[in-house]
Parts: sequence; C-alpha cells; structure tokens
Amino acid sequence: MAQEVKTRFAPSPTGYLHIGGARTALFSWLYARHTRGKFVLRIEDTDIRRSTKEASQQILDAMKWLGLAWDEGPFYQSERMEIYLSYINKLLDEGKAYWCECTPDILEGKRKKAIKEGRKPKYDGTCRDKGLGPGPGRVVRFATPKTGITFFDDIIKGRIATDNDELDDLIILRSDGIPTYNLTVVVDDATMGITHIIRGDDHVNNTPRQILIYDALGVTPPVFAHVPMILGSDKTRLSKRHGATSVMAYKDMGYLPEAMVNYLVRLSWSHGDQEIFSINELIDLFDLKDVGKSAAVFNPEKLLWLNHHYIKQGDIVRLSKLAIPFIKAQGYDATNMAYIQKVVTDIRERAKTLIDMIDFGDFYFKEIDINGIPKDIKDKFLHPDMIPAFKSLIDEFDAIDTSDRKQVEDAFRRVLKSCNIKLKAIAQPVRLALTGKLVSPGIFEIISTLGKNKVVSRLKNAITYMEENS
RNA sequence: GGUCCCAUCGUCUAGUGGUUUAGGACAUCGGCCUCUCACGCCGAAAACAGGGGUUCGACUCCCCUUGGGACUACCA
Repeated sequence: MAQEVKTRFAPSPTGYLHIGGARTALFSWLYARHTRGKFVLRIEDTDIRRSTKEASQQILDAMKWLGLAWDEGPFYQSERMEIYLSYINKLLDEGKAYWCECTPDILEGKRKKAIKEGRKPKYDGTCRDKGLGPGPGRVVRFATPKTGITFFDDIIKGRIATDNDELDDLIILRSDGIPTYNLTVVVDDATMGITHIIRGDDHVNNTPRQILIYDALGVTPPVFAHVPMILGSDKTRLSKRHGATSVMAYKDMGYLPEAMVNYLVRLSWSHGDQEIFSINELIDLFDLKDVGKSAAVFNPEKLLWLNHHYIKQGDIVRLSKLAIPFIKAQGYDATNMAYIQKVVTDIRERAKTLIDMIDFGDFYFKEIDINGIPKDIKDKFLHPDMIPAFKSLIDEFDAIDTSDRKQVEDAFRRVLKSCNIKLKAIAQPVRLALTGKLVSPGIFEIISTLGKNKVVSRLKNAITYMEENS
C-alpha cells in the first residue's frame, strides 16, 4: 500500500490570511481530502518581530470560515526551538554547517559592491573554513555544496534544475539564536512526515537549498507542487492596492464561504468547462495534475457572480442566519426569523452579497419617510390620480389574507378592473409608497412579506401625502 | 544585473499534432420576458505575443525574441 498522503499549510502569522494563501491552503486541503490523507496546519512564527498572536488567530478563523479543517496542529514553530537546535547541532557536528562572524553591515557592503561590479551578491564564504565556534553576534550558515546540480520533479512545473554554484551559504541560525525559515521548514516537513509540499511558486527558488538541507540531514525530500501566483489586475503581485485581499474582509462584505472556495479553486485549476463545484465534487475531482502552470489574475467580478449564484440557490434558512449580523449592523430588528426568511426569499435574486441584501431590502426593516423622497419622483408617481386606487387597495387588503400572494394578486386585479387602470400605471406608485424607491422586488411579493399592517399604513401615508399635495 | 518560472478572448480557462469556422464562464453590448430592477432565455463582439524550425499537417513539439512574474534578507 502506498504511503498515506500528508499535506500542510504553513502560513506566517505576520498578517491576515490573504487570497493567495487561502488558495494554497485550499489546494493542500483538497489534495489531502481527495487522497484520503491528512492535512496539517503549522504556524511559521520564527520571525518574532513580525509575528503576532492576533494574526495567528485571524488565520485560524479564516481557515474555519472557509471550511478547511486540519487534521493535525496547529503547530507553532516557536514551540519547537529545541528540535531545530538539535538538528543545527547535528549539522555543525558533521561539518555541514559552520559559525560565521560576518556582521550585517559588512555583508551589506559586500552585497552592494558585488551588484555594482556586476557580480552575484551571494555570501563569499569568508568564515566557511575558519573553524569558528559559537559567540556573540555569530550566526550558523549551511555549507552549501559548491559544485553539482540540484533538481526536483515538481508535480506542476516539471523538472527544475539548479546549479549549486548559484546557491550561497544561507544562514540557518540567526545571531539571536532563532533558526530561519529554510531550516525550520525542512526540519518540520521532515519530522511531521509531510509527503507533498503544496505552496506558492514564489518558493521555487528556495526549493534547491531546502533539498540540499534534506540531503545533509539524510532525509528523502517530499514531493513538491508549486502553484502559480495570484496577480492583481495589473498583473503584479496581488496587494491591498488591488482591493480587499483579506479572506475575512470578504466575509465582512457579505460573501459566502462556498463562493470564495469555488472562486479560488478555479484559479489555475479547472475541470473541463465546469464552473460551479460543491465541496464534495471538489474533493472528488481535484488533482494536482490538473493545476495549470501560469499565474492567474484575481477577478472580483467573477467572485461576485459566484456569490450571487450561491445566494440565489442557497438554503433559505442558512442564508437567513448568515444575514442576521448584517441586519443588526444596520440597527434593524433581527428577531423574527420567519420574517427574515421571507425577506431573503424576496430579494436574493437581486442581491449579490449579504450587504446588498440588507441595503436593497432596507424597507423591510425600516419605515418609509416620504419626505425623504425627491420631489420630482413624488410628483411623478404619487399623483392625486392614484388616491382612489390606493383607497380600494386598502379596502381589498383589509378583507384578505395578505400573506397569501395569490390573494394579494387577485385583490390587485380587482382594483385594476374597478378603477379601470393598468398594472403598469399603478405599480411604481405602490412600489414607491411601500419601499420609498423605484427599484425593488415584485410588489405582490413585497405586500405578502411586509404584512397587512405595514402595507396599509404605508399606503395611507402615501394617500395623506397625495391629498395634501393635490 | 543574475537565477528560475510563465505566455489561448479584457479576465478565469478548455484544448495535449489533424474531430476547431479555437469551446465554456465572468465582464461588456444587443434582444426577449416584464409592475421597476433583477433573475432567466436568446444573440453579438472578443484570443492562440512575434519569428524561426520539426512535421504531410501545428494552439498543441523544439529554439530564439519579446512580454510578464518570482527569487536574489540574520522575512516566510
């Protein structure tokens, strides 16, 4: 039996979970689920200056929101220092790493000089053979082989080979005693038994050095799969200036997690012409071999479309629950679930986000202020001619169960007939009276959802206005 | 600068040498539906970066050019 697949997502808690990280996490999670393997979450917080507890928590929250449950972890690298140190000592003992006393200032100077003279700005190996021991301000460097070629077969990119001469002796232990990324990832992935490293292709260049460390440690490297970057609309690396990049910002903007997942998975991955995927379908269909090689541009419009899609066909009860925080945020009452469900049913076709919903459907929750409507609109639609029809409407509604749309519609037809007026002529006036605007769901839906009391009182207010302005 | 990666409509992509007048989706623009707006339906416009090869035949294979991206830290 083949070895069980184990993937991991290893974010650095220096900020929120962004779109790119989320997509990488999604691919790792999907691959683990697809292969019935394990998915590990590891927080890479060895950069103590930039890592924060808050960021870690935000990343965890975002993972949960997206539904990416991990099987192991979260592990924190900051709690595994002894492990790294023991491996560094092993490397030191075996002569595969060495102490270096070069100061950052000197190094920086050499780097600048090298660039100026057109040479590679890599470490010149000053301390490589000095046989130094530990000391203040000293770091440990990995002794990279000077010759040879390091290659790996990336599942997505194919074989990538690098001349070892291009690599320099990277620092694996800082002068403050904290190990660096290239050492910790290798130790962790090796000791945690990761079989497939799925990460952004900004790590491609790091891979050869990491493979060399695996070699030095006597461990067989896992399989690598470098997924293409996600770019902004100008094809540069996605950043804040391209709009929201935080996953949770989309939650706050009223996006559904399934829309985000469905959108992200289609960036550099596809399954024929299919656009809509449920989670179970994804688990069933996702494979790294179907991931493309080229970078994708983040397109908020398509995300919006998917969000609308899921709002249109989602479960009403669930959507209603998700809408509650947004209703409350506007200061509206959100206690009547049956009512909210009717509202959601009315407006889902025309709201692309949960925020849109409440914004578009505000009249379901607040009273209409006729005074707030622009005069030209009132003059046009709340014309005294409408008074008789409005009055008969009220009479008709009084006599029926307005929660029944069919009865509402029949009542409306009767009024149209008795007043000899076309629906087209009265629809906008009624809409304006009921909603305060000219764009809304169908008036029959609105009436049955709003309920007799609100409908009658709003119609009466409109009549009052029309009478006062006749 | 060096190293590495990438290249089909504006965008996400299908396409793995001939079945292609290059398909789908988002966005855009028309039309239908209609109580407004949406939804839905129908339709339009829109791409193989350029140049060399290989081949009977290239979007598909190779090379070069161009363009873009990543890395080049005591960040991850």
